[in-house]
Amino acid sequence: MIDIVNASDYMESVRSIEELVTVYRQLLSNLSDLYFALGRFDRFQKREHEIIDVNYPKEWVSYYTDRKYILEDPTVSQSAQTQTPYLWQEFRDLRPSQRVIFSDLSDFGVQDGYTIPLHAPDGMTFVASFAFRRPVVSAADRLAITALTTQFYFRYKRLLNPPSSRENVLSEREGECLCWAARGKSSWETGVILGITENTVNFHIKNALGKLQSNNRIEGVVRAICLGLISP
Amino acid sequence: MIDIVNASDYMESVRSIEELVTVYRQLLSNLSDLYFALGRFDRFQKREHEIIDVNYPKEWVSYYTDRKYILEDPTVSQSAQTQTPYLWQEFRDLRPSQRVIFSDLSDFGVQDGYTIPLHAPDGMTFVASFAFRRPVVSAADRLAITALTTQFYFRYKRLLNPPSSRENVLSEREGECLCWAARGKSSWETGVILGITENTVNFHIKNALGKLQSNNRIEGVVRAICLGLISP
DNA sequence: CGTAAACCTACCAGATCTAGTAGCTTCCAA
DNA sequence: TTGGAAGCTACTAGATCTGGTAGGTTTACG
Repeated sequence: MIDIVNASDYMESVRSIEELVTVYRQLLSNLSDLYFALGRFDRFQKREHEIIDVNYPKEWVSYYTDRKYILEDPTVSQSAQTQTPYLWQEFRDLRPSQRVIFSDLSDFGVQDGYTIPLHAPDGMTFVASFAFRRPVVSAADRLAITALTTQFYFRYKRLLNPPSSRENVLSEREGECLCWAARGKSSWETGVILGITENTVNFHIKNALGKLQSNNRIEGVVRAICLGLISP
Repeated sequence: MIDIVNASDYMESVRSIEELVTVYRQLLSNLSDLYFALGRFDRFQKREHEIIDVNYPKEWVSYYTDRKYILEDPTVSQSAQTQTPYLWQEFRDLRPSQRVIFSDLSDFGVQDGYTIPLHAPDGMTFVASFAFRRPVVSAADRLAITALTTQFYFRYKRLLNPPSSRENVLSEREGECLCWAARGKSSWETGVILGITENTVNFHIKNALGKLQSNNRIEGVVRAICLGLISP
């Protein structure tokens, strides 16, 4: 069993992502018969996804890669939409091409799995998947993994985007106006919210669009979100 | 001290939000000298925010409400942008109107606080704030609270939106039109790309906006991206 | 002190989007 | 086979946004 509070404390103290991953891997090694895979997706970034750490057997990883299973894997596609952890046995209406993945996995001894998707407001989705080579997974193990993994996520996110590092290309007003636009407000509504005229809101948004090299506010809002300048 | 795994298991078993809140409140009562407030913000909903549970003294709650502190409270405004838990002592550059809240709080014995913001991809932000009436908060307590609260959040979210409820499926054309809009194309340009008239593009986008419950295409695009229905 | 840069405020004409309406096709179940 | 639901195509009037112009304030610097 893992002492979650101690483990979390240990993870809090690390200074780099590499170190964090090492600590996490070591903590999980206390649980037997467990494969894990940590990855992330950045909806608004050029580089669409990144694998953070995996302890699946090499054969499975290359098998998975060769067959391009990532394109069909329901733990990947589901995680974009699912907002809470789920067991793989909860999957319904899988396509045949998706069932194949699980039947292949069972050849590697995997009997069930658990996935934790975590969504950041800047468009990053963090996905942690756990495959169990045992018939029954105790609630205790599942909950320990969840606690450990959310703690990992919080630390990972802080290391990735230090709270201070944020060069504001946009001026305060520009950011505000764009932010309200992203939330569906018209210029007139934003004007009321900010206590300025509709015309002035239009002026600020126009300047923001110039800085973001965007042709209209839709593109500008999407780009500003990409760059982490505003969150919707 | 709280046994997190047992506590989480206990929370998993509840059948309603009321029950969940009761259990959570009871679990937290093991920690002394602690005030908490749980709330949520729904960026894309009509009803913009809801208080889930609070155990602050009645006097403070009415004081806070009367003075409309929620409009200035940095634990509220910060949580929209911060993606990981933070201690109140980390606040920098507070406005005088915000400092007042903390100095008022200290009259109630509060010495430091801790806030956990959790963001769901559907626009909900869940905020849990904890105010401590003691000078030093142990890392153990903080981490236990974090583990407990994320577990609460997962259960809360599942009870709120059962996994099955999802009919936000855009038709093929709707998805295409919205996607080109997200890339900065006007209706006319999209029409040329798809080989249909500008009018038809407008029609599809209008229907997509209806399905996404959005007032204009900016909000619709942001929302569709957040829901993983399109990618820019 | 003067002045330039970076903001913020405001207005307007022409382009674009929103919301309502309508005909046509496909598909499925009564 | 008939009726209805869902989707695609298209049009129009009124609301909103885009891009140009202009003056005022603050800050930093020679």
